[in-house]
Amino acid sequence: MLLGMPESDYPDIRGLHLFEHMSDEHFSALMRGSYVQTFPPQIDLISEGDPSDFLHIVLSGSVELFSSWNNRETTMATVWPVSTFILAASIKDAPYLMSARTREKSRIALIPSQDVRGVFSTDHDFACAIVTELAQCYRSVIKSQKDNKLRTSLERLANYLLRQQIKSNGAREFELVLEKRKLASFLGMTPENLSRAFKGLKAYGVIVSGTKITITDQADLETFAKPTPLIDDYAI
Amino acid sequence: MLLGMPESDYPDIRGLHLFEHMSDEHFSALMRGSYVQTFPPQIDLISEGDPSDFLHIVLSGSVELFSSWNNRETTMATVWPVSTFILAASIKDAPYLMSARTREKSRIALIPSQDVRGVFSTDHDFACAIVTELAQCYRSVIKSQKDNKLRTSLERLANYLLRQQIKSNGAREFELVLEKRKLASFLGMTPENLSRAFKGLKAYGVIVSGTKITITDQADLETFAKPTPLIDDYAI
DNA sequence: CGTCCTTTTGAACATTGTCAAACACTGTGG
DNA sequence: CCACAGTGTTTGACAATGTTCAAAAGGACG
Repeated sequence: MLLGMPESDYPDIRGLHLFEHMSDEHFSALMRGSYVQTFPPQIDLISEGDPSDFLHIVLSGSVELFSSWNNRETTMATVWPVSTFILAASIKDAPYLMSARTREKSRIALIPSQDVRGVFSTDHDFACAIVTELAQCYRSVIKSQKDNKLRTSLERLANYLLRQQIKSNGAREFELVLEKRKLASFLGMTPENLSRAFKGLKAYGVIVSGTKITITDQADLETFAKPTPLIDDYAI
Repeated sequence: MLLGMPESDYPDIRGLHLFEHMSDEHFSALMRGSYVQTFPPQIDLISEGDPSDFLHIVLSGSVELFSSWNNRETTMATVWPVSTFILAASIKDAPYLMSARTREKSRIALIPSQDVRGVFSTDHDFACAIVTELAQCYRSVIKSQKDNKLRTSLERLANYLLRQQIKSNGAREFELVLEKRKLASFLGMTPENLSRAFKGLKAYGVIVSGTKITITDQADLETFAKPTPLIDDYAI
Protein backbone atom coordinates (compact mmCIF):
# COMPACT_ATOMS: atom_id res chain seq x y z
CA MET A 1 0.00 0.00 0.00
CA LEU A 2 1.60 3.14 -1.30
CA LEU A 3 0.26 6.42 0.04
CA GLY A 4 -0.37 9.10 -2.55
CA MET A 5 -2.09 8.40 -5.81
CA PRO A 6 0.19 7.66 -8.80
CA GLU A 7 -0.11 10.60 -11.17
CA SER A 8 -0.85 8.23 -14.02
CA ASP A 9 -4.25 7.55 -12.47
CA TYR A 10 -5.15 11.23 -12.21
CA PRO A 11 -6.68 11.61 -15.69
CA ASP A 12 -9.14 8.72 -15.27
CA ILE A 13 -10.41 10.06 -11.98
CA ARG A 14 -10.34 13.67 -13.03
CA GLY A 15 -12.52 12.71 -15.98
CA LEU A 16 -15.40 11.65 -13.73
CA HIS A 17 -18.22 14.20 -13.55
CA LEU A 18 -17.67 14.23 -9.81
CA PHE A 19 -14.17 15.69 -10.06
CA GLU A 20 -14.36 17.42 -13.41
CA HIS A 21 -15.01 20.98 -12.32
CA MET A 22 -13.24 21.25 -8.99
CA SER A 23 -10.09 23.33 -8.60
CA ASP A 24 -6.70 21.71 -9.27
CA GLU A 25 -5.72 22.58 -5.76
CA HIS A 26 -8.60 20.71 -4.17
CA PHE A 27 -8.23 17.80 -6.53
CA SER A 28 -4.57 17.45 -5.62
CA ALA A 29 -5.47 17.66 -1.95
CA LEU A 30 -7.87 14.77 -2.39
CA MET A 31 -5.33 12.70 -4.32
CA ARG A 32 -2.57 13.29 -1.82
CA GLY A 33 -4.26 11.29 0.91
CA SER A 34 -5.51 8.62 -1.45
CA TYR A 35 -3.98 5.45 -2.71
CA VAL A 36 -4.55 2.82 -5.33
CA GLN A 37 -4.46 -0.90 -4.81
CA THR A 38 -4.92 -3.90 -7.06
CA PHE A 39 -7.07 -6.65 -5.60
CA PRO A 40 -7.48 -10.28 -6.69
CA PRO A 41 -10.95 -11.60 -7.61
CA GLN A 42 -13.54 -12.25 -4.92
CA ILE A 43 -11.96 -10.04 -2.31
CA ASP A 44 -14.23 -8.30 0.17
CA LEU A 45 -13.55 -4.58 -0.06
CA ILE A 46 -16.12 -3.39 2.43
CA SER A 47 -18.76 -4.92 4.66
CA GLU A 48 -22.15 -3.39 5.33
CA GLY A 49 -22.26 -1.88 8.79
CA ASP A 50 -18.62 -0.81 8.74
CA PRO A 51 -17.82 2.88 9.13
CA SER A 52 -17.25 4.50 5.75
CA ASP A 53 -13.55 5.29 5.82
CA PHE A 54 -13.01 5.61 2.09
CA LEU A 55 -14.76 6.66 -1.04
CA HIS A 56 -13.97 3.93 -3.57
CA ILE A 57 -13.35 4.28 -7.28
CA VAL A 58 -13.14 1.36 -9.67
CA LEU A 59 -10.30 2.04 -12.11
CA SER A 60 -10.26 -1.38 -13.75
CA GLY A 61 -11.98 -4.71 -13.25
CA SER A 62 -15.44 -4.63 -11.65
CA VAL A 63 -17.07 -4.74 -8.26
CA GLU A 64 -20.24 -6.35 -6.96
CA LEU A 65 -22.34 -4.51 -4.42
CA PHE A 66 -24.44 -6.86 -2.31
CA SER A 67 -26.35 -7.02 0.93
CA SER A 68 -27.09 -9.71 3.45
CA TRP A 69 -29.67 -10.37 6.09
CA ASN A 70 -30.54 -13.44 8.07
CA ASN A 71 -28.23 -15.68 6.10
CA ARG A 72 -29.58 -14.50 2.76
CA GLU A 73 -27.66 -12.47 0.24
CA THR A 74 -28.70 -10.37 -2.72
CA THR A 75 -26.78 -8.61 -5.47
CA MET A 76 -27.67 -4.92 -5.48
CA ALA A 77 -25.52 -3.60 -8.32
CA THR A 78 -22.33 -4.04 -10.30
CA VAL A 79 -19.85 -1.18 -10.64
CA TRP A 80 -17.75 -0.79 -13.77
CA PRO A 81 -14.78 1.50 -14.47
CA VAL A 82 -14.52 4.36 -14.07
CA SER A 83 -17.02 5.07 -11.31
CA THR A 84 -17.27 5.66 -7.63
CA PHE A 85 -19.29 3.74 -5.12
CA ILE A 86 -20.64 4.29 -1.61
CA LEU A 87 -20.56 8.05 -2.04
CA ALA A 88 -23.63 8.56 0.15
CA ALA A 89 -22.14 6.75 3.13
CA SER A 90 -18.86 8.69 2.76
CA ILE A 91 -20.64 12.01 2.71
CA LYS A 92 -22.95 11.25 5.60
CA ASP A 93 -20.18 9.63 7.62
CA ALA A 94 -22.61 6.78 8.16
CA PRO A 95 -22.09 3.01 8.02
CA TYR A 96 -22.10 1.30 4.65
CA LEU A 97 -25.48 -0.15 3.71
CA MET A 98 -23.96 -2.52 1.17
CA SER A 99 -20.94 -4.76 1.02
CA ALA A 100 -18.56 -4.84 -1.92
CA ARG A 101 -16.33 -7.52 -3.40
CA THR A 102 -14.19 -7.65 -6.50
CA ARG A 103 -15.63 -9.77 -9.29
CA GLU A 104 -12.26 -10.06 -10.98
CA LYS A 105 -8.78 -8.63 -10.57
CA SER A 106 -9.46 -4.93 -10.03
CA ARG A 107 -7.66 -1.67 -9.46
CA ILE A 108 -9.40 0.39 -6.82
CA ALA A 109 -8.68 3.94 -5.73
CA LEU A 110 -9.41 4.81 -2.12
CA ILE A 111 -10.01 8.39 -1.06
CA PRO A 112 -10.36 9.02 2.67
CA SER A 113 -13.99 9.93 3.37
CA GLN A 114 -12.81 12.62 5.74
CA ASP A 115 -10.95 14.37 2.91
CA VAL A 116 -14.02 14.10 0.69
CA ARG A 117 -16.14 15.73 3.36
CA GLY A 118 -13.47 18.35 3.96
CA VAL A 119 -13.19 19.43 0.35
CA PHE A 120 -16.94 19.13 -0.12
CA SER A 121 -17.54 21.65 2.66
CA THR A 122 -15.33 24.29 1.05
CA ASP A 123 -15.47 23.62 -2.71
CA HIS A 124 -18.79 24.70 -4.14
CA ASP A 125 -18.24 23.09 -7.54
CA PHE A 126 -17.45 19.81 -5.89
CA ALA A 127 -20.61 20.08 -3.77
CA CYS A 128 -22.65 20.69 -6.92
CA ALA A 129 -21.11 17.69 -8.62
CA ILE A 130 -21.92 15.53 -5.61
CA VAL A 131 -25.51 16.71 -5.74
CA THR A 132 -25.78 15.72 -9.37
CA GLU A 133 -24.16 12.37 -8.71
CA LEU A 134 -26.37 11.60 -5.71
CA ALA A 135 -29.51 12.66 -7.53
CA GLN A 136 -28.51 10.31 -10.33
CA CYS A 137 -27.89 7.45 -7.89
CA TYR A 138 -31.17 8.10 -6.13
CA ARG A 139 -33.12 8.03 -9.36
CA SER A 140 -31.42 4.82 -10.41
CA VAL A 141 -32.51 3.06 -7.24
CA ILE A 142 -36.05 4.38 -7.60
CA LYS A 143 -36.15 2.95 -11.12
CA SER A 144 -34.87 -0.34 -9.82
CA GLN A 145 -37.52 -0.27 -7.12
CA LYS A 146 -40.23 0.29 -9.72
CA ASP A 147 -38.80 -2.51 -11.84
CA ASN A 148 -39.04 -4.88 -8.90
CA LYS A 149 -42.46 -3.87 -7.68
CA LEU A 150 -44.31 -3.40 -10.94
CA ARG A 151 -42.98 -6.27 -13.03
CA THR A 152 -42.96 -10.03 -12.93
CA SER A 153 -39.64 -11.82 -13.10
CA LEU A 154 -40.17 -12.60 -16.77
CA GLU A 155 -40.82 -8.95 -17.52
CA ARG A 156 -37.79 -7.87 -15.52
CA LEU A 157 -35.58 -10.25 -17.45
CA ALA A 158 -37.01 -9.13 -20.79
CA ASN A 159 -36.35 -5.48 -19.98
CA TYR A 160 -32.92 -6.24 -18.60
CA LEU A 161 -32.01 -7.90 -21.89
CA LEU A 162 -33.28 -4.90 -23.85
CA ARG A 163 -31.20 -2.57 -21.67
CA GLN A 164 -28.12 -4.73 -22.13
CA GLN A 165 -28.73 -4.81 -25.83
CA ILE A 166 -28.69 -1.01 -25.95
CA LYS A 167 -25.43 -0.96 -24.01
CA SER A 168 -24.07 -3.35 -26.65
CA ASN A 169 -24.88 -0.78 -29.33
CA GLY A 170 -28.22 -2.35 -30.15
CA ALA A 171 -26.73 -5.43 -31.76
CA ARG A 172 -29.05 -8.36 -32.39
CA GLU A 173 -26.52 -10.51 -30.61
CA PHE A 174 -24.65 -9.71 -27.41
CA GLU A 175 -22.99 -11.23 -24.36
CA LEU A 176 -24.28 -11.29 -20.81
CA VAL A 177 -21.83 -9.41 -18.61
CA LEU A 178 -22.97 -11.12 -15.41
CA GLU A 179 -22.76 -14.67 -14.23
CA LYS A 180 -26.26 -16.09 -14.43
CA ARG A 181 -26.48 -16.78 -10.71
CA LYS A 182 -25.62 -13.15 -10.00
CA LEU A 183 -27.99 -11.92 -12.65
CA ALA A 184 -30.74 -13.97 -11.02
CA SER A 185 -29.99 -12.42 -7.65
CA PHE A 186 -29.84 -8.94 -9.15
CA LEU A 187 -33.22 -9.46 -10.78
CA GLY A 188 -34.67 -10.81 -7.56
CA MET A 189 -35.06 -14.48 -8.39
CA THR A 190 -33.36 -17.83 -7.97
CA PRO A 191 -30.97 -19.25 -10.57
CA GLU A 192 -33.48 -21.99 -11.33
CA ASN A 193 -36.18 -19.45 -11.92
CA LEU A 194 -33.90 -17.42 -14.21
CA SER A 195 -33.14 -20.49 -16.24
CA ARG A 196 -36.85 -21.06 -16.73
CA ALA A 197 -37.43 -17.39 -17.46
CA PHE A 198 -34.93 -17.59 -20.33
CA LYS A 199 -36.94 -20.52 -21.67
CA GLY A 200 -40.08 -18.47 -21.26
CA LEU A 201 -38.65 -15.69 -23.43
CA LYS A 202 -38.04 -18.11 -26.29
CA ALA A 203 -41.68 -17.45 -27.19
CA TYR A 204 -40.72 -13.80 -27.76
CA GLY A 205 -37.70 -14.47 -29.92
CA VAL A 206 -34.90 -14.72 -27.37
CA ILE A 207 -32.26 -17.38 -27.96
CA VAL A 208 -29.78 -18.17 -25.22
CA SER A 209 -26.58 -20.07 -25.78
CA GLY A 210 -24.25 -19.91 -22.80
CA THR A 211 -23.64 -16.21 -22.23
CA LYS A 212 -24.66 -15.30 -25.77
CA ILE A 213 -28.10 -13.74 -26.24
CA THR A 214 -29.74 -13.40 -29.62
CA ILE A 215 -32.87 -11.36 -30.09
CA THR A 216 -34.50 -12.67 -33.23
CA ASP A 217 -37.71 -10.68 -33.00
CA GLN A 218 -37.02 -7.23 -31.60
CA ALA A 219 -40.59 -5.95 -31.99
CA ASP A 220 -42.09 -9.02 -30.37
CA LEU A 221 -39.82 -8.80 -27.35
CA GLU A 222 -40.48 -5.08 -26.96
CA THR A 223 -44.21 -5.60 -27.17
CA PHE A 224 -43.94 -8.03 -24.33
CA ALA A 225 -41.39 -6.10 -22.25
CA LYS A 226 -42.96 -2.66 -22.65
CA PRO A 227 -39.80 -0.76 -21.68
CA THR A 228 -40.27 2.80 -20.50
CA PRO A 229 -37.76 5.62 -19.98
CA LEU A 230 -39.18 6.08 -16.49
CA ILE A 231 -37.77 2.70 -15.47
CA ASP A 232 -35.29 1.62 -18.11
CA ASP A 233 -33.38 4.71 -19.24
CA TYR A 234 -29.99 5.17 -17.72
CA ALA A 235 -29.73 8.73 -18.91
CA ILE A 236 -32.62 10.56 -17.27
CA MET B 1 -53.41 30.76 -6.49
CA LEU B 2 -51.63 33.59 -4.78
CA LEU B 3 -48.05 34.23 -5.81
CA GLY B 4 -45.61 34.76 -2.98
CA MET B 5 -45.54 32.59 0.08
CA PRO B 6 -47.55 33.84 3.10
CA GLU B 7 -45.02 34.81 5.75
CA SER B 8 -46.84 32.68 8.29
CA ASP B 9 -45.55 29.59 6.47
CA TYR B 10 -41.92 30.72 6.54
CA PRO B 11 -41.01 29.22 9.94
CA ASP B 12 -42.18 25.71 9.07
CA ILE B 13 -40.19 25.66 5.86
CA ARG B 14 -37.20 27.45 7.31
CA GLY B 15 -37.07 24.77 10.00
CA LEU B 16 -36.35 22.03 7.48
CA HIS B 17 -32.72 20.93 7.40
CA LEU B 18 -32.73 21.80 3.74
CA PHE B 19 -33.32 25.51 4.33
CA GLU B 20 -31.97 25.90 7.84
CA HIS B 21 -28.51 27.26 7.09
CA MET B 22 -29.01 29.25 3.93
CA SER B 23 -28.82 33.05 3.96
CA ASP B 24 -31.99 35.04 4.65
CA GLU B 25 -31.53 36.69 1.32
CA HIS B 26 -31.55 33.46 -0.61
CA PHE B 27 -34.37 32.04 1.43
CA SER B 28 -36.50 35.09 0.70
CA ALA B 29 -35.63 34.82 -2.97
CA LEU B 30 -36.90 31.24 -2.97
CA MET B 31 -40.07 32.16 -1.13
CA ARG B 32 -40.85 35.09 -3.39
CA GLY B 33 -41.51 32.92 -6.41
CA SER B 34 -43.30 30.23 -4.42
CA TYR B 35 -46.87 29.80 -3.43
CA VAL B 36 -49.00 27.69 -1.13
CA GLN B 37 -52.16 25.92 -2.05
CA THR B 38 -54.63 23.77 -0.17
CA PHE B 39 -55.79 20.69 -2.04
CA PRO B 40 -58.74 18.37 -1.38
CA PRO B 41 -58.13 14.63 -0.81
CA GLN B 42 -57.19 12.37 -3.71
CA ILE B 43 -55.95 15.13 -5.96
CA ASP B 44 -53.14 14.33 -8.37
CA LEU B 45 -50.33 16.79 -7.70
CA ILE B 46 -47.84 15.45 -10.20
CA SER B 47 -47.64 12.63 -12.73
CA GLU B 48 -44.54 10.61 -13.44
CA GLY B 49 -42.99 11.64 -16.72
CA ASP B 50 -43.96 15.30 -16.34
CA PRO B 51 -41.20 17.89 -16.29
CA SER B 52 -40.33 18.85 -12.73
CA ASP B 53 -41.55 22.42 -12.49
CA PHE B 54 -41.79 22.67 -8.72
CA LEU B 55 -40.17 21.37 -5.60
CA HIS B 56 -43.07 20.39 -3.34
CA ILE B 57 -43.31 20.72 0.42
CA VAL B 58 -46.06 19.15 2.48
CA LEU B 59 -47.10 21.66 5.16
CA SER B 60 -50.14 19.79 6.42
CA GLY B 61 -52.06 16.67 5.45
CA SER B 62 -50.11 13.94 3.69
CA VAL B 63 -49.15 12.84 0.21
CA GLU B 64 -48.81 9.45 -1.44
CA LEU B 65 -45.99 8.85 -3.90
CA PHE B 66 -46.79 6.08 -6.35
CA SER B 67 -45.75 4.70 -9.69
CA SER B 68 -47.51 2.96 -12.52
CA TRP B 69 -46.58 0.69 -15.36
CA ASN B 70 -48.65 -1.42 -17.70
CA ASN B 71 -51.86 -0.75 -15.82
CA ARG B 72 -50.37 -1.68 -12.49
CA GLU B 73 -49.76 0.74 -9.66
CA THR B 74 -47.61 0.61 -6.55
CA THR B 75 -47.27 2.85 -3.54
CA MET B 76 -43.67 3.98 -3.20
CA ALA B 77 -43.80 6.19 -0.11
CA THR B 78 -45.95 8.49 1.99
CA VAL B 79 -44.82 12.02 2.77
CA TRP B 80 -45.77 13.69 6.05
CA PRO B 81 -45.38 17.31 7.17
CA VAL B 82 -43.06 19.04 7.08
CA SER B 83 -41.00 17.54 4.28
CA THR B 84 -40.14 18.02 0.67
CA PHE B 85 -40.59 15.59 -2.14
CA ILE B 86 -39.18 15.07 -5.64
CA LEU B 87 -36.05 17.02 -4.82
CA ALA B 88 -33.88 14.89 -7.11
CA ALA B 89 -36.03 15.57 -10.18
CA SER B 90 -36.10 19.30 -9.41
CA ILE B 91 -32.35 19.47 -9.10
CA LYS B 92 -31.62 17.41 -12.20
CA ASP B 93 -34.32 19.17 -14.20
CA ALA B 94 -35.46 15.70 -15.18
CA PRO B 95 -38.95 14.21 -15.42
CA TYR B 96 -40.61 12.96 -12.26
CA LEU B 97 -40.17 9.25 -11.68
CA MET B 98 -43.13 9.07 -9.33
CA SER B 99 -46.61 10.49 -9.23
CA ALA B 100 -48.08 12.17 -6.18
CA ARG B 101 -51.59 12.57 -4.86
CA THR B 102 -53.00 14.00 -1.67
CA ARG B 103 -54.25 11.40 0.80
CA GLU B 104 -56.34 13.96 2.62
CA LYS B 105 -56.90 17.71 2.58
CA SER B 106 -53.35 19.06 2.40
CA ARG B 107 -51.47 22.32 2.28
CA ILE B 108 -48.65 22.16 -0.23
CA ALA B 109 -45.92 24.70 -0.87
CA LEU B 110 -44.59 24.89 -4.41
CA ILE B 111 -41.15 26.31 -5.12
CA PRO B 112 -40.21 26.73 -8.77
CA SER B 113 -37.50 24.17 -9.59
CA GLN B 114 -35.69 26.79 -11.58
CA ASP B 115 -35.33 28.96 -8.47
CA VAL B 116 -34.10 25.97 -6.48
CA ARG B 117 -31.45 25.28 -9.08
CA GLY B 118 -30.57 28.95 -9.24
CA VAL B 119 -29.99 29.36 -5.52
CA PHE B 120 -28.35 25.96 -5.33
CA SER B 121 -25.71 27.02 -7.83
CA THR B 122 -24.70 30.07 -5.82
CA ASP B 123 -25.42 29.22 -2.17
CA HIS B 124 -22.87 26.78 -0.84
CA ASP B 125 -24.72 26.07 2.40
CA PHE B 126 -27.84 25.24 0.46
CA ALA B 127 -25.86 22.92 -1.82
CA CYS B 128 -24.46 21.15 1.24
CA ALA B 129 -27.92 20.77 2.70
CA ILE B 130 -29.17 19.29 -0.55
CA VAL B 131 -26.30 16.81 -0.53
CA THR B 132 -27.23 15.69 2.97
CA GLU B 133 -30.88 15.42 2.04
CA LEU B 134 -30.23 13.46 -1.14
CA ALA B 135 -27.80 11.13 0.60
CA GLN B 136 -30.48 10.49 3.18
CA CYS B 137 -33.10 9.82 0.50
CA TYR B 138 -30.74 7.53 -1.37
CA ARG B 139 -29.99 5.51 1.71
CA SER B 140 -33.68 5.20 2.50
CA VAL B 141 -34.43 3.71 -0.89
CA ILE B 142 -31.50 1.34 -0.60
CA LYS B 143 -32.88 0.15 2.73
CA SER B 144 -36.27 -0.29 1.18
CA GLN B 145 -34.69 -2.25 -1.65
CA LYS B 146 -32.97 -4.55 0.83
CA ASP B 147 -36.22 -4.97 2.72
CA ASN B 148 -37.94 -6.07 -0.45
CA LYS B 149 -35.26 -8.37 -1.78
CA LEU B 150 -34.09 -10.05 1.41
CA ARG B 151 -37.35 -10.57 3.26
CA THR B 152 -40.57 -12.46 2.76
CA SER B 153 -43.82 -10.55 2.94
CA LEU B 154 -44.45 -11.80 6.48
CA GLU B 155 -41.03 -10.56 7.57
CA ARG B 156 -41.56 -7.22 5.87
CA LEU B 157 -44.84 -6.74 7.67
CA ALA B 158 -43.35 -7.73 11.03
CA ASN B 159 -40.52 -5.24 10.63
CA TYR B 160 -42.88 -2.55 9.38
CA LEU B 161 -44.96 -2.95 12.53
CA LEU B 162 -41.86 -2.71 14.71
CA ARG B 163 -40.82 0.48 12.92
CA GLN B 164 -44.28 1.97 13.33
CA GLN B 165 -44.26 1.01 16.96
CA ILE B 166 -41.05 2.98 17.50
CA LYS B 167 -42.59 5.98 15.75
CA SER B 168 -45.49 5.64 18.19
CA ASN B 169 -43.04 5.98 21.09
CA GLY B 170 -42.70 2.25 21.53
CA ALA B 171 -46.21 1.78 22.89
CA ARG B 172 -47.57 -1.76 23.07
CA GLU B 173 -50.59 -0.51 21.22
CA PHE B 174 -50.66 1.84 18.25
CA GLU B 175 -52.63 2.79 15.16
CA LEU B 176 -51.80 2.04 11.55
CA VAL B 177 -51.30 5.32 9.71
CA LEU B 178 -51.97 3.82 6.29
CA GLU B 179 -55.04 2.32 4.77
CA LYS B 180 -54.46 -1.43 4.60
CA ARG B 181 -54.71 -1.57 0.81
CA LYS B 182 -51.99 1.08 0.54
CA LEU B 183 -49.89 -0.60 3.18
CA ALA B 184 -50.13 -3.81 1.18
CA SER B 185 -48.99 -2.05 -1.96
CA PHE B 186 -46.18 -0.30 -0.10
CA LEU B 187 -44.98 -3.63 1.28
CA GLY B 188 -45.20 -5.20 -2.16
CA MET B 189 -48.18 -7.48 -1.75
CA THR B 190 -51.89 -7.70 -2.42
CA PRO B 191 -54.50 -6.64 0.16
CA GLU B 192 -55.59 -10.27 0.47
CA ASN B 193 -52.07 -11.36 1.17
CA LEU B 194 -51.63 -8.63 3.78
CA SER B 195 -54.79 -9.74 5.51
CA ARG B 196 -53.38 -13.25 5.74
CA ALA B 197 -50.00 -11.97 6.81
CA PHE B 198 -51.64 -10.23 9.78
CA LYS B 199 -53.18 -13.58 10.68
CA GLY B 200 -49.77 -15.18 10.31
CA LEU B 201 -48.28 -12.76 12.83
CA LYS B 202 -50.83 -13.78 15.46
CA ALA B 203 -48.45 -16.64 16.22
CA TYR B 204 -45.85 -14.01 17.22
CA GLY B 205 -48.13 -12.00 19.47
CA VAL B 206 -49.63 -9.46 17.08
CA ILE B 207 -53.31 -8.64 17.53
CA VAL B 208 -55.09 -6.64 14.87
CA SER B 209 -58.40 -4.92 15.39
CA GLY B 210 -59.30 -2.55 12.62
CA THR B 211 -56.44 -0.07 12.47
CA LYS B 212 -55.33 -0.84 16.03
CA ILE B 213 -52.26 -3.04 16.45
CA THR B 214 -51.33 -4.62 19.76
CA ILE B 215 -47.99 -6.30 20.25
CA THR B 216 -48.46 -8.71 23.12
CA ASP B 217 -45.07 -10.39 22.93
CA GLN B 218 -42.40 -7.90 21.94
CA ALA B 219 -39.48 -10.34 22.26
CA ASP B 220 -41.21 -13.02 20.24
CA LEU B 221 -42.01 -10.65 17.39
CA GLU B 222 -38.48 -9.26 17.36
CA THR B 223 -36.99 -12.74 17.30
CA PHE B 224 -39.04 -13.46 14.23
CA ALA B 225 -38.59 -10.09 12.52
CA LYS B 226 -34.88 -9.70 13.19
CA PRO B 227 -34.81 -5.95 12.62
CA THR B 228 -31.44 -4.41 11.79
CA PRO B 229 -30.30 -0.78 11.72
CA LEU B 230 -28.97 -1.42 8.20
CA ILE B 231 -32.52 -1.81 6.95
CA ASP B 232 -34.88 -0.51 9.58
CA ASP B 233 -33.29 2.57 11.14
CA TYR B 234 -34.58 5.86 9.89
CA ALA B 235 -31.70 7.76 11.45
CA ILE B 236 -28.57 6.38 9.84
C1' DC C 1 -9.39 -36.98 -19.10
C1' DG C 2 -11.05 -35.89 -14.60
C1' DT C 3 -12.50 -32.42 -11.33
C1' DC C 4 -14.96 -28.56 -9.92
C1' DC C 5 -18.35 -25.37 -10.55
C1' DT C 6 -22.30 -23.47 -12.82
C1' DT C 7 -26.39 -24.23 -15.16
C1' DT C 8 -30.32 -26.85 -16.30
C1' DT C 9 -34.07 -30.06 -15.45
C1' DG C 10 -37.62 -32.39 -12.90
C1' DA C 11 -40.78 -32.95 -9.19
C1' DA C 12 -42.67 -31.58 -4.89
C1' DC C 13 -43.70 -27.82 -2.21
C1' DA C 14 -44.52 -23.04 -0.49
C1' DT C 15 -45.86 -18.60 -1.34
C1' DT C 16 -48.33 -15.27 -3.48
C1' DG C 17 -51.91 -13.65 -6.68
C1' DT C 18 -56.70 -13.83 -8.60
C1' DC C 19 -61.48 -14.06 -8.45
C1' DA C 20 -65.86 -14.14 -6.22
C1' DA C 21 -68.47 -13.59 -2.40
C1' DA C 22 -69.31 -12.35 2.32
C1' DC C 23 -68.59 -9.13 5.81
C1' DA C 24 -67.66 -4.65 8.18
C1' DC C 25 -67.50 0.09 8.36
C1' DT C 26 -68.91 4.88 7.01
C1' DG C 27 -71.72 8.27 5.76
C1' DT C 28 -76.20 9.67 3.45
C1' DG C 29 -80.87 10.46 3.07
C1' DG C 30 -85.39 9.19 4.14
C1' DC D 1 -83.00 6.24 13.96
C1' DC D 2 -82.74 3.06 10.42
C1' DA D 3 -82.12 1.38 5.75
C1' DC D 4 -78.95 1.58 2.19
C1' DA D 5 -75.21 2.36 -0.90
C1' DG D 6 -70.44 2.61 -1.39
C1' DT D 7 -66.03 1.42 -0.07
C1' DG D 8 -62.57 -1.28 2.08
C1' DT D 9 -61.47 -5.71 4.27
C1' DT D 10 -61.66 -10.55 4.97
C1' DT D 11 -62.41 -15.32 3.59
C1' DG D 12 -62.32 -19.34 0.67
C1' DA D 13 -61.18 -21.89 -3.44
C1' DC D 14 -58.20 -22.00 -7.00
C1' DA D 15 -54.41 -20.62 -10.32
C1' DA D 16 -50.03 -18.82 -11.12
C1' DT D 17 -45.64 -17.94 -9.69
C1' DG D 18 -41.62 -18.81 -7.32
C1' DT D 19 -38.64 -21.86 -4.24
C1' DT D 20 -36.37 -25.98 -2.72
C1' DC D 21 -34.04 -30.11 -3.21
C1' DA D 22 -31.86 -33.56 -5.82
C1' DA D 23 -29.75 -34.99 -9.74
C1' DA D 24 -28.13 -34.65 -14.45
C1' DA D 25 -25.85 -32.03 -17.97
C1' DG D 26 -22.65 -28.76 -19.60
C1' DG D 27 -18.19 -25.86 -19.44
C1' DA D 28 -13.75 -24.35 -17.83
C1' DC D 29 -9.33 -25.61 -16.55
C1' DG D 30 -5.47 -28.02 -14.92
